[in-house]
Amino acid sequence: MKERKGASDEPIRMPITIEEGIDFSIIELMFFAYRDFTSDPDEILADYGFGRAHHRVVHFVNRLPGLTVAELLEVLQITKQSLARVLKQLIDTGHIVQVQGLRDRRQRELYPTAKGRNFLLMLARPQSRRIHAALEGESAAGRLSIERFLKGMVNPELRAQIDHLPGNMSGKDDGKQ
Amino acid sequence: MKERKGASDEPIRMPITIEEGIDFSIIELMFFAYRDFTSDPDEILADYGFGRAHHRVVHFVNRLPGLTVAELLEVLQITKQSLARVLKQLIDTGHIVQVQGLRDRRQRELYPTAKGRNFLLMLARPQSRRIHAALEGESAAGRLSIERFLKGMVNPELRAQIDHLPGNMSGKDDGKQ
DNA sequence: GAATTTATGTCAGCAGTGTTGACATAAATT
DNA sequence: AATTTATGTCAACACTGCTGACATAAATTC
Repeated sequence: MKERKGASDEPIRMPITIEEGIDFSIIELMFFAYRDFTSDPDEILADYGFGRAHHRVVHFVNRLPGLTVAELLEVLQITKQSLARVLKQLIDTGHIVQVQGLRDRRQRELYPTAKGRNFLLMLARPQSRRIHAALEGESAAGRLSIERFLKGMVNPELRAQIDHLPGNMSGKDDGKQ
Repeated sequence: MKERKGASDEPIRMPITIEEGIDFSIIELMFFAYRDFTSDPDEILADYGFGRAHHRVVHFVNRLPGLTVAELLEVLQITKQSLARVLKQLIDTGHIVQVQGLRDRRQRELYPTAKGRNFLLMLARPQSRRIHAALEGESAAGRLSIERFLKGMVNPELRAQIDHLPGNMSGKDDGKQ
């Protein structure tokens, strides 16, 4: 009763690599890339007493001005309560304003103020610098591959949503020549 | 006193697009891609009472068996206490074992058990499927562009760390022909 | 050999962001 | 008039990050 212990709690000393054809490299690259990608705005946000959730709200309100609360929940895929906290803070601090809907007066259309627009630019600038650096030297074809990949990682049902965001050169997912 | 209100809390109705050359498209693609990329394992983890942090620990212990607690903290860039909670649970549930270091008996080398290895495979399988789908139809050059991009998003100081992970075809970051 | 440093573990408390369920109001729809 | 819809709010909880403090054992230094 030394080797045979019944339970298989023996340490495995071999690294896992391409077991079953799994892309561990890309899995961890996604982790590292996203972590560092969000680290720049996170630092700025912390100075303002905000978090990553505030960035997302400011981002989409600037991208889709006039969207309603329900639409924002749909894009972010979070619950009403999760949004309520951060949205309230952004309204109280004058980054976002609510405008009663014209057709439907129950709706609250969300718009950025000048302050909210500038805030998003401050947050997005370091991310954009990082992206430019990562794309430096890439050919047009390479850039297309990268965008196609990122879009391919998104759940198919939601890709249409992405195509409807402004300035997206959309519909280019089916680059099957 | 209608247009001039002093405070600039007027709603801005224009979407932000390529303002100052900022890549809002890629910024939001990163958000959507990462969110959906993590959603598959998150669901599985929830069934086991675990969270995303457990996945990360199981991942790197399988990738770098025998790494010490300090090394794991270095890779994950979190604090001891953040790790302690999840690591304890993974040890208690028999996914990971600690082995006292040979050279330095203060060190705890971390190894996956068979259970821990199988658990990682279960978590990684749907992610790998998603990655394969997103890479489908990509040329070898396109795949290189994608990996180069993800690596380029990581803070330069940490890229060396990535190269030392197993099965990485590393050092290929400087593809300057 | 004694003092210090290092690797790890643990306790207590806090913050940010996600969750659920319940309930309230006003406006639109039936 | 009754119901549904869009929004807001309250309470409570989970996960994962953080800080600061303190304890132990082993290695290192003086």
